[in-house]
Amino acid sequence: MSDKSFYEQVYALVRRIPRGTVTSYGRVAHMLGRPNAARAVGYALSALKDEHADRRGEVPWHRVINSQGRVSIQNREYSAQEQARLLRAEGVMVSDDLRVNLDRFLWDGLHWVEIDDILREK
DNA sequence: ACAGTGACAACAT
DNA sequence: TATGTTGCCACTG
Repeated sequence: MSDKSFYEQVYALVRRIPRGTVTSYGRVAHMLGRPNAARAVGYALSALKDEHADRRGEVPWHRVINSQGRVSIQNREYSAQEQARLLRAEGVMVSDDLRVNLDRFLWDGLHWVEIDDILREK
């Protein structure tokens, strides 16, 4: 299948999320063929602020929120506001209580053909 | 090998 | 809506 690490797969997929749209950790996990790895997706993205900080600029991590349509960096006020700021900057409406209307901004996602591509090449 | 850790999610109250 | 609980997972000492 793939020799690409889960982190790499997550980053590759997140890079495909169109500007002005959002998706959830669970959807990302599902698209990667791991319907129950939502938590691990969040873990992978959190790594962007330390060991994988070098990739932070190329991965639109702010476009991934929780399944309830809410920016979920609750315990880190700074990051939560930063994420909301980045989203608003590209047209995504984020309420004061950090919520996004998924009916309007949810990304459709990719089809299996494209996913297959992501799981392999760099 | 193994227990601990989170930017999750579904479900019950 | 707002908690709490429980199941899950990749990754880390």
